[in-house]
Amino acid sequence: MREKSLIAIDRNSYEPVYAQLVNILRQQIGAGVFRPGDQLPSEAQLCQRYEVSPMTVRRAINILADQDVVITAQGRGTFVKPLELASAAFDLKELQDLFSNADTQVQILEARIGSADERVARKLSIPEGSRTIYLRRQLSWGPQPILYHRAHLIYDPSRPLVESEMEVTSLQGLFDGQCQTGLKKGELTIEVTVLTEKEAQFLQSSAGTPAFRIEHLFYDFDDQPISWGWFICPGHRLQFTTTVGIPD
Amino acid sequence: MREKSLIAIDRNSYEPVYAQLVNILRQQIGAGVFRPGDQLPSEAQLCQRYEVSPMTVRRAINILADQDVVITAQGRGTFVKPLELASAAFDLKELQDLFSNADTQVQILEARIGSADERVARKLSIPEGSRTIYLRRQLSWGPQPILYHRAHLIYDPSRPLVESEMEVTSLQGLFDGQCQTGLKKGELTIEVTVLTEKEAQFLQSSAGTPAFRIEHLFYDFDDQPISWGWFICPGHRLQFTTTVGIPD
DNA sequence: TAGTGGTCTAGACCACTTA
DNA sequence: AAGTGGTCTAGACCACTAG
Repeated sequence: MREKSLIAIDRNSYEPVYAQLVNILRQQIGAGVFRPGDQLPSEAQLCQRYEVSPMTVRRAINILADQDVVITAQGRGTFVKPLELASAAFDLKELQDLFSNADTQVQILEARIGSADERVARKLSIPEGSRTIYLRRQLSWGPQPILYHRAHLIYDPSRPLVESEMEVTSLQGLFDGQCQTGLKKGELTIEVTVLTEKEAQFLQSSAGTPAFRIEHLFYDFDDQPISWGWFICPGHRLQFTTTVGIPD
Repeated sequence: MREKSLIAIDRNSYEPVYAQLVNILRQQIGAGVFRPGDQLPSEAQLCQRYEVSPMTVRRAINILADQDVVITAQGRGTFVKPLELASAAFDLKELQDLFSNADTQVQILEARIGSADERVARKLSIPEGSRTIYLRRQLSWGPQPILYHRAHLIYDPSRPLVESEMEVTSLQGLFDGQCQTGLKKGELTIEVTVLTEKEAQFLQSSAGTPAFRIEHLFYDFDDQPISWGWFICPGHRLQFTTTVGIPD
């Protein structure tokens, strides 16, 4: 009996069987053997053809489904998913790369205790006039400032988090998750804006320059807002890229 | 023998066992029972405590690991992952919502055959002077234009894709994956810019307004670039949001 | 050496779709 | 009724880490 394909699972490979199967199917879809909308062989057929157990086939297909490469429909089959622009996702790894660069340094421009105005009080769910810490930081690449950060933190001496947030290094820790442990979740928004006069001054740029504005609101494990602020980064220093569909 | 927790798996629930276990562990992590950096009970312990098989525990933990909630280390254990800003990802669902809205309509402003200049030829990997289709479209919400799209397509009568790309509806199909089937992958970039005079005119806005610029380059299944273009959207009409850490 | 996660099996039973 | 994917079992063996 002839196999349809010469490709087979290498039982001696360091690459797990399920991963090999993911790659085989991915490659076939990428090569156009299976086109968007086409039905993949059933799990039982894949078990036979590649001589693996149902659970292993299952695992491979689940991974492809997670990656939006295929879509499964109970009782009908597994189908190749067409490229979907809306599923494109941009992450902040590009920003993290700035921090891991040896030439970048974080600098605190201002750190003072103040009281919450109406806007800050609303964002942090605290009474107006409560004590807060106002923080301004700047991230530079050599002599060139590239990121400007402002944040309002709840001032509560009983919470050690505040101290650690003020550490110069904590800004990096926020990105790579190395330092802090007191944050439960954060809500992020990315917007476009143009630099104000003041922002332009700090970033050694000119007012009216287009820039990303990344707003953040962090919560602790009691679901209390604890830190509200935003990053400003001129657009010509930053862009986010991603791929959608079947990458090589 | 006393159980540490009263929470148990409901075998009669419509919710699968592995999903229940994901939620239980998620909830405990969110409530601070396990803090970032803490080690989770071992898989064997979880099997005992919740009376499920190893594979089911495994599945639940894999899901949490996929979601960046925990991190597993062979030979050491499973640990709660601290919040990591860099893992935040913004998707284009907000844009898709524009299309699914009944009040939005797509309008072709221009569609003509031209020849590729140096820049277009380079992007599409074709000889300078090759025939291309230049397309300008506009997406409006009622009387209000909100998105301006320009694209250069390779003109090749033997490829039916071109026709379908010109369909008014295909712009929506691009986002939700309903229409097209000939695209293998797309490379996307998101940048900030300010509206030019001409763009401002089409978008009934003023020059200098900050805007998102989403550039796209699509490839067919022969890995040939097939379409290069970009969307312009004034910033005050669009923002991208996401959550990082343990959402509620 | 003991404990951990990582992989894999060879089925079972169920829910769903289509004819 | 036949075929599909969805869930789950009760182990097995392996690779890795730590004391």
